[in-house]
Amino acid sequence: MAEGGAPVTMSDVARLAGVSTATVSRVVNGRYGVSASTIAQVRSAIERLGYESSLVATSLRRSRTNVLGLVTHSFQSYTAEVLKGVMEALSQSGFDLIIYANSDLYGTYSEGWEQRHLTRLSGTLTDGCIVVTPWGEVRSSTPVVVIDPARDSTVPSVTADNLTGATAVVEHLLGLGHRRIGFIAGRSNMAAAWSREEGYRRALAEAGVPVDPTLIGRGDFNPESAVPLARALLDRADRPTAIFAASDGMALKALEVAKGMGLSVPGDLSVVGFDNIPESALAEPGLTTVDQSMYRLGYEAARMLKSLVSGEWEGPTQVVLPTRLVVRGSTAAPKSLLGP
Amino acid sequence: MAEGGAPVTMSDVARLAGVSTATVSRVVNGRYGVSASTIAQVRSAIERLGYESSLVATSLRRSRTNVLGLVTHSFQSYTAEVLKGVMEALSQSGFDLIIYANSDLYGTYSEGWEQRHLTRLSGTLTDGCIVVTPWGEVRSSTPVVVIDPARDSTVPSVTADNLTGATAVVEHLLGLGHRRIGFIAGRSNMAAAWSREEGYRRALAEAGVPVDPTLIGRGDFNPESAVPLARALLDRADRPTAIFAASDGMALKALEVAKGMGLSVPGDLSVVGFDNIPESALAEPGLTTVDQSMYRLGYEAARMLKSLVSGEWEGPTQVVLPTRLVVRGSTAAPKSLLGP
DNA sequence: CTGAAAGCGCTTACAG
DNA sequence: CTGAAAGCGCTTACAG
Repeated sequence: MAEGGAPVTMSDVARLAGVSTATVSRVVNGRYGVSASTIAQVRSAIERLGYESSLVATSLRRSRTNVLGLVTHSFQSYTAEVLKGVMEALSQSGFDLIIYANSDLYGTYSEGWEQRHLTRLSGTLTDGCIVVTPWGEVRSSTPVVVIDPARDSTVPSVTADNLTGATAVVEHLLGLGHRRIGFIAGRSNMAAAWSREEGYRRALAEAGVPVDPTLIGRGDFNPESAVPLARALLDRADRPTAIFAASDGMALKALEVAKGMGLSVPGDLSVVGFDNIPESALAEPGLTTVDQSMYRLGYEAARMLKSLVSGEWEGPTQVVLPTRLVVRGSTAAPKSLLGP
Repeated sequence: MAEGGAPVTMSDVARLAGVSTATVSRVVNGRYGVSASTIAQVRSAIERLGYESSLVATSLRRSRTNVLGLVTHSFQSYTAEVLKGVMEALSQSGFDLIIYANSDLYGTYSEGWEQRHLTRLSGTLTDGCIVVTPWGEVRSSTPVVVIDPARDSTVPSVTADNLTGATAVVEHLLGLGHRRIGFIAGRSNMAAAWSREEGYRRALAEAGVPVDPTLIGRGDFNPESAVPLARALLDRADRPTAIFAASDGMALKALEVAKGMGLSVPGDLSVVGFDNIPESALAEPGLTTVDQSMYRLGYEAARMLKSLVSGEWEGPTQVVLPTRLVVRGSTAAPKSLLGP
């Protein structure tokens, strides 16, 4: 029962039913103009052979497939949350979803990857695609919605209000009394990374705290990239009293590094992330972060794509969703304030 | 830059380069026997037009695609964890992954769904497929590995040691002093559901505690299905002092129901789940459960499928992975034992 | 109501 | 070294 030789094709059905493939196709697709008795014959042949039309052949021939695509380069918690939102939005919509994940580049960033796969899918398989955190601008012959676009991207997109979120983080830290706040930046070609850094800078500037460029580390959103950066910041004699990382993944690594160096969090160091992935709540101490509801990013992106494909989208195609500061145990007033 | 009209095809490239599509195909696929100058011409045409071969057309023509498929009916935490494992196993393997999710049935169970989509993919798109928690037995013309197979399934599969896990749960509860333990079962056609119930029965039997059939509710793994069942169990005058649900999703709902009825957990009622999804650790109180490492299920399934497709798998094709009891705050000795 | 034929975008023998 | 032709599994005008 496991392996069944060659797949059953429409020709097999046609032969068994004694009709042409054109007729089988008509029956399969419920077209008018087939006699009741022929329908019955074809149906029984289909049943007998366990025939299902090939997704590939069908989509090559048809213009509309009712399949939407999602292209991603990795599959971490972030993507998982996004997907839940996407599926919820597509529920009962008549659109199925195909997710294409490139295993060769798993977890690493490779320029142009998303464009390549987007094109390979858009040709005929999908009616439209969602692209998650692409490296650069994307183009396609079918509608696309980008989640977390590149800087200066002009395609339809959904993104969180990163500027406000990052500002809130720094204000929170300033409010606790921190003045030397390290920052671990994300991949700079992403709009999200830029906005988070900009929020950091603006909040400091508005509080009259000068920005110390040596307190800024250049990460790339890959958690591992934060390790040497955090270590460098914490090795300094004048180490910061707080570190704000542009993603939870990086913040969690910074937290690990701090612990490894014998620093207590939040006693010796406050740590803040961005994203609010599930792991943040589980960390010890819980990670203060900014919730950007990846679920909603996915939900809204899918909703927009659905309308775009159907040609009925109204309103702006660059959506910005609100963010929310989530204070947990990883932030507190710096020790120096508490006296010797 | 967003919408680019019709997709660029191989003919477009051929025309621009002044060669036949056969030659373009040779260049694209790095076949021998093309002159250096022709290669250069074709490459430049490809570059100029931004050509990418169509996944669909290529896979229709070729027998081997180097794409593996994964078919799932929903996209909850369970699936997300499985996927992380799958991607890790496929990393650097040369196989890409296509996930097919049917949005119309999202979250609900529909018989035969997985078979239909498995067949539609296997025709030509994928070299093999992983099917997650299918409703029944599956068959395919290409290799398949099932995660959490149906009862009596004979196809290659990966599943957790549900029997041992469930036994450990009940022994844990018995050890705390519980004697009236309610059980909320899963979808009975799944081997996992059957084993978990069997573990419940055996552990009770071995401890000499008679199984009370009225203490067993028939759920289907869908969290919502647990709500009326938990309510019924807790509404009784002789309500159980503990409830063991066959999945975390259902256990979490039971926990909610108990709280809603004014019962304290674990004071008035102990609750145990199965799976150890991330949400279990976040519940208040933390949910005692059985860890079945969905990540490893995915990892092992992908590893097996990879070998199966390459024709180099050795050893058994029905893999059972160990489980581990995780005790958290939702279980304690029943009040009655503590005296009035 | 039904079938023969063309064609979706590719790849692969087969000639030359 | 290169191209014309057949064909992967379907669908869709076009005839009849």
